[in-house]
Amino acid sequence: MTVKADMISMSVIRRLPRYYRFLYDLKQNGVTRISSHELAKRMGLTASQIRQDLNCFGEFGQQGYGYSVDQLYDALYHILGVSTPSSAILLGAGNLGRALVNHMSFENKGFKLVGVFDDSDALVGSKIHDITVQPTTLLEEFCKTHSPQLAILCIPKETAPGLVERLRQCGVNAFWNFSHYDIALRYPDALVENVHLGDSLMTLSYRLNRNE
Amino acid sequence: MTVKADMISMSVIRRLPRYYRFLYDLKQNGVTRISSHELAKRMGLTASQIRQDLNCFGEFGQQGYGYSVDQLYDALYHILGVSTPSSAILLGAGNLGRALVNHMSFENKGFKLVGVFDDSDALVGSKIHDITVQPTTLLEEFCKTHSPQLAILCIPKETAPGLVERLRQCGVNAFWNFSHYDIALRYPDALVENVHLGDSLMTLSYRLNRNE
DNA sequence: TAGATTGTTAATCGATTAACAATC
DNA sequence: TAGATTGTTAATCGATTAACAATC
Repeated sequence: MTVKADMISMSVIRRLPRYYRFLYDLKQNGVTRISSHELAKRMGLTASQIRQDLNCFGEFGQQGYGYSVDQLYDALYHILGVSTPSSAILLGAGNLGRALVNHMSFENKGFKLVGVFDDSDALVGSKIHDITVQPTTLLEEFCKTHSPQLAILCIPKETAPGLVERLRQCGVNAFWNFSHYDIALRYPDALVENVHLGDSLMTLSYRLNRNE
Repeated sequence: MTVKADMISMSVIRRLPRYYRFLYDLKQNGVTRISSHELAKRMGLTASQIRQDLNCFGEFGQQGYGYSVDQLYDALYHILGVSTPSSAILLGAGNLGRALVNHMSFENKGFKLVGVFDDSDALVGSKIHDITVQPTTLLEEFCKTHSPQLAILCIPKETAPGLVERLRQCGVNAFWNFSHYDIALRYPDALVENVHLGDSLMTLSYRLNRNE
């Protein structure tokens, strides 16, 4: 893959997985080529935006023809890093943590889950998706051996600051953060993706109330 | 609360729950007044943005003093609709659906969960958070009685189109959508909040690979 | 070839930041 | 009162859309 610009805006990056999903569906439906105009219609975007977005990463289309679905899908597969999985660990194996692991395929998203940590006696020793839950005391030891690149944080806000500091010491720099602890404020260089489910739900509450 | 503009941009709306959380923390810590400058420092925003955002909804500050934490928190409590809960139903009581219900407080986010639906024999009849799981065949009957305002979709993509159409027929217009079915494309007037956990994770895969 | 569609530059639109008079 | 900080207008920045020459 050819990358043209060094700095791609988050607005563009956030659209990539959706392109990837739509192209997968097109492939499944036997569509082999598609124009930016047709893809735009199907995705509810403008053709301009699609061409601008894709051209951040290379020239995938052909004048007069459009884009090869297979080729574009494959390009995104590499761009999104699905072809080179990073290792991830889960911190906190409560309801949410377990649901995440059971619910989705990490492999298809560029990650491999290699460890699960929790301090609850009820959970330590149990298996989640073939991985045995370990006590958090073993975190440093585990990281020395496995060097995980991502930490998935499904822990309470209070536990987070101490744990994130330990993870940083272990060389973990990327966080999929479901807690309300604001990692980016304390570690500006960390790669952080916050998932604030409560905030997301509240925007619906706002809009429901505002609409009436 | 005084609303100045009719149309508030989603950029602003998405910041409101975070303001609400930070103000809650300030309250807990006994802080009674705060300037836009100080709040900006704590949240990693600019003071300008905070004042612009808040002024979409009214004039909550006082020149020379700043904002009363209590008063501003209370304003957001009303603006976000926490004071007037809407009723919600959960469709799909699998791993993710159950985790959501057990993990978070709907009441604190402006909703009350009134029904849970699933078609799995193993789940129908079981209780989730004091609510008995019903088969989806009872959806229409239930909606006639309870008129839920929000549907939480924790169902596979394939099941979604039929179910969303039925929900619309039942008068449900707001969706907290964890499925990959694109509701907004088919129903442009619906209130939709998508939570695409896989997409969110993939942005981290992209950034991890790009960073090296 | 002619029609279609790209890649890319220019124009527009919207969101963020800066500046400052008003005022507590 | 003087200092601080707001609400708001103006300036800037970034993202989206439109336009079009290049070309398959």
